Amino acid sequence: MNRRQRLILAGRHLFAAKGYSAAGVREIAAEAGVSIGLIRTHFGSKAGLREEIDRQVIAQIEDLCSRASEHLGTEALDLLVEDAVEWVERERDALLYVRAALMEKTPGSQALLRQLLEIMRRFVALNRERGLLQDDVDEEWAATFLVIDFLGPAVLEPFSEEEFGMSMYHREMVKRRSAFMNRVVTQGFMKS
Amino acid sequence: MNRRQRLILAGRHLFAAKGYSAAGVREIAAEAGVSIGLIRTHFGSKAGLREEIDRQVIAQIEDLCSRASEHLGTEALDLLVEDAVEWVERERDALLYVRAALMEKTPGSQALLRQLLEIMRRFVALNRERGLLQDDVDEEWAATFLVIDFLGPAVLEPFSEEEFGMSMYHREMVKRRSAFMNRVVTQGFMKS
DNA sequence: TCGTATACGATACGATCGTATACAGGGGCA
DNA sequence: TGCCCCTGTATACGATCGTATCGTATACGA
Repeated sequence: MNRRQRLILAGRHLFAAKGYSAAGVREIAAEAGVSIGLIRTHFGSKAGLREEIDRQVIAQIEDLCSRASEHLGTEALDLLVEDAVEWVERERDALLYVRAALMEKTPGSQALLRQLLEIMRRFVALNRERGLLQDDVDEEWAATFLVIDFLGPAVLEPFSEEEFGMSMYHREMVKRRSAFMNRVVTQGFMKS
Repeated sequence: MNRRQRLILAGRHLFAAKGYSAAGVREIAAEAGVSIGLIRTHFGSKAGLREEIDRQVIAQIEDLCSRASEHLGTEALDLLVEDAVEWVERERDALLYVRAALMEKTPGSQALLRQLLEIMRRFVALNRERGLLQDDVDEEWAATFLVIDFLGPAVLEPFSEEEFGMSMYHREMVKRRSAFMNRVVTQGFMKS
């Protein structure tokens, strides 16, 4: 892997772990195994590095989004969910970067959130078209709900080990959680 | 208000708005209208100031929690929700501070999250005792779900104006949201 | 009224921040 | 071979960070 990409991955990791302000350029360069000057050479500045990271992460999510749109059959929904779960497992750093990026309002983080909303709006619309949506559902809030639900575990992840005894993305955790969420979206958990 | 408390409020506001690392002690002192030295005098250090803010915010949430426990009648649930909504409206800065605090793992932020979980566990247990819970509900995940749902709007708040045209805590937004959430917890929004 | 502790402000200090500059190797092309 | 751009490193620079120090004002008990 070339040094430019090494810098991007190191930056993504450190921004995700400590936040943009707390992660220094020297630390990033050290983790990437290159010298500080390269950040300026390739990205102009620390902010430029963040913008490039934003671009790559947004591209990943866009990819996730467009792949689901390609399959316009009955299996589109399952594919979308499957893709998303697989992506979270494979690119945990990217997800944790999204978490960190949303902590401060930048053009990049706004775009990230918009992408997520777009995916979820599409998901809700697909469900409606397939007749899987209940009547009179506030679709905009349904999409927002799904975004919150997608980001929630990432937000809690750093505390998960101490609070629940395991990672939010541990297999058992994912299983319990998806069982609960399946129940919630189809029938809720409280009597009316 | 004495200068010590002014520093606490200014710190809470700036930590919430820009994050702990990005908010400087000079900036905090300026917003409080005092000199930098006072932070050291009263709290020892910037980290000490954060700890004091954590203590105060945790105390607020504890207060919220214990007030609900006092009313052990049928109206306990409504009172808890009412109190929480009123608190969010009155102390928006505190809520946004919780949001920011959860971005980095410190003893204070861990305690904050634990408090929130405790409130929600109690809420779920109260519902069960009153027979309002459906059968075979995973109560631990229900509480976690409620925490995520409580924090979600705070996480999205900085982007809300641009994405939805108004604040997450605008009256109309709150109304639509609580209508949707009521529906979700009692019957979901998708057919099974 | 005096002594002392506390509250507070101004400023200095060392470290670290992000950025700028100077320079070294290494292919591609005339 | 000579020139040049590109990638890369090492180091210097100015700003700003959190913290420490010192001087002064104010309040309070003897």
